Amino acid sequence: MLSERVAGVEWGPSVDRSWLSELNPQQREAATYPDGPVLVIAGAGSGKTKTLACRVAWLLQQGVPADRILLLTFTRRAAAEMLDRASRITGPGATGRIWGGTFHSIANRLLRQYGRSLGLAPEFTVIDQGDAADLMDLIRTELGLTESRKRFPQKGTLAALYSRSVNSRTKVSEVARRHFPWTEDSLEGITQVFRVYTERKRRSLLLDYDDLLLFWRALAIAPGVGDEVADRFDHILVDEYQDTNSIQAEILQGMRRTRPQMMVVGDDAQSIYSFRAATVRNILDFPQQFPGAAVVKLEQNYRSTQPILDASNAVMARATERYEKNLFTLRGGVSKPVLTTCLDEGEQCSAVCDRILSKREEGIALRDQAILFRTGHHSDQLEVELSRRNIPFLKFGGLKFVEAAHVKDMLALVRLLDNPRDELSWHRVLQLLEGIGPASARRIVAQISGSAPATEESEGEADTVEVVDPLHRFLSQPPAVPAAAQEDIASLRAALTDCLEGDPPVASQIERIRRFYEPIFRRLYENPSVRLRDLDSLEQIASGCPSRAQFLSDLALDPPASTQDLAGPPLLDEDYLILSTIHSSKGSEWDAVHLIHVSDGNIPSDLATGSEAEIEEERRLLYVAMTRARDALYLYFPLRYYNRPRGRGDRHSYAQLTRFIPPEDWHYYEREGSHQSTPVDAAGTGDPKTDAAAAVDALLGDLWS
DNA sequence: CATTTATAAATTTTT
DNA sequence: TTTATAAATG
Repeated sequence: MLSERVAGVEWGPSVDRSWLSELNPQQREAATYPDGPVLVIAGAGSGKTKTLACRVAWLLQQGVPADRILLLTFTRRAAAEMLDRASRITGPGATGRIWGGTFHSIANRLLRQYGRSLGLAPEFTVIDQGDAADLMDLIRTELGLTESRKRFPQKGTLAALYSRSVNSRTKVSEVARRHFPWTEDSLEGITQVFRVYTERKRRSLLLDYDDLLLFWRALAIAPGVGDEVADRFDHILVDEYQDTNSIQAEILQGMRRTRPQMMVVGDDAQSIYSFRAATVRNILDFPQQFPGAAVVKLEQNYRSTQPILDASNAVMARATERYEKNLFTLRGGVSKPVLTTCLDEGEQCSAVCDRILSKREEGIALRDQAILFRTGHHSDQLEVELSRRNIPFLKFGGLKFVEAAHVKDMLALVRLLDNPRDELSWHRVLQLLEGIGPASARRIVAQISGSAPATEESEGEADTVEVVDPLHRFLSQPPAVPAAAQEDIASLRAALTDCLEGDPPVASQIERIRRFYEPIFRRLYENPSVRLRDLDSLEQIASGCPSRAQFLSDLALDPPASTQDLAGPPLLDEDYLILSTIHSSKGSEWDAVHLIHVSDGNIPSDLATGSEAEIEEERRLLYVAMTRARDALYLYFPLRYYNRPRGRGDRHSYAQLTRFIPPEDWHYYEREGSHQSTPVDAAGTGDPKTDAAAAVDALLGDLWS
């Protein structure tokens, strides 16, 4: 008899299940769990991706139709990787119709299809947090809040406050008090801005990231259509559950109100997104929120050597609150992680580069090594050094190309064609024209969007106030503009007309828009050559998109994650090093990991030491970084920081090793570098004067830090 | 009055 | 390198 019972499931003789034997018992239990709901607690390196990929393959082999499986991940890249692994088991093509992506991108997809039943027009435009901030800024000036004598919070702060309040479903005043205390004086103005902001979004057919979740939640709990949407999926799988927020948990509850088939996977020790209102409670409360839920724990680490795991576990052992878990590995290994003390950042740069090159000599390719850091700019100086030494690299996290002003300009132009009611884009585009600033832009927008007295009573159509769309009004009734702007506005109108007539392909619309934009671009920016490449990339991306709407949604929801910032010529098959923020490194692993700036003030970040909870999150961040390493882990720590950024000034301050690695834990590491004993008082730089000064300054620093 | 130009200041992590 | 505010210009 060839068929056999595996975790309660009958297997036919024709199905190849050899791949299942590669899983350990817990992984197999998770991958073949009959229905759900089930929570998988997956420690770092415990084969979480493999398990999820196997579950997908298993479901397909069970006969679940691909388009009835929903796989929610943290990034689109993660979804693609998982589906790729699944298709290696099931054969190519089988995973193609699976719904895979982030909560936000799936929301976008569902709302285009079902949004109408919620009163949401399907041609809405998705705006990112930067756009949201810009819109709030616009409203802030309109309301005259900039002229008040008290300083009003910056637009970025406003957007962060708003988003956190929405996602945690907490009152603005409460969020302000706890996380943005300096804004408390302006609360009245802030709530006013938020009120107008929501009105304006609706009127302009804009959805921000938070709206995508809120509307999906509304869709999932709606009486009629909610059933239809929930019934679309036989199985729902969620990765990185520790980094979801309460709205996302409610979405899942709505989506699973009649069916139990759901699996969520996460690790509370790797929760690092509470600034986005993610909450560990989702994991802890899962059994209550989804009655009858089973819990499976994956505790065997397949990634790291024992010494690396020991050091990482020591960091987490000092956490105030954690979910008990016994992570173990069968991988031996004798080399401890190395903790290198450097005199200053320059020495850190050369230490890292030297080590990377010597690892490469040992046979560890650049692509199997990574440099990780807390914030995007921590790698600035290192990037210069890498380029100087001709070490090619690819950087993840930090500034993205969609955030560059010239890219935003181009996108605003495209958006107008797609959604003429998008006031934010109108403002941006109009101010590109010579002689038009905020005031003229506002006047023109009012005129063409119909809120001006120009709106005749709209006869029959009682409930549609805007009969004529602003774009056509802009083209048919040219608004009065200052003399200086005449020429620019004429060329803008010509460009827009060309893009509308005959509905040409997306790429040629972009090309036409670029032809309009380039002269303005050259006038606006000093060194156009570097930025010009970005415009090329935009055209490149557009050429692969079937529609304008898709082009815009893709860029808003899944912006290119890395800078094209290769030190050498960007050859695809070339060996290159990975540079990444710790946040962006989530889910990845490398043979050798180099973690830089492991000092107090960087980890934990000075900006995150406000509350106990924030410090604990920084601790988990360090843990996540350390557990990315398979065979070798290097921590670097510069003693001295120059106060004046890249100035030649001598003023500097002294840092201490991160508080998460106290002296009692130093035995987990191999110590090396300029200072052999303690980071602050040792000799050995060959310059007694410097050392003495270092010791004195550090002593003083202790008194008031 | 609106816009442009000049000057000074600030800068987490991301869908 | 971007962004807020102040002074100068059209």
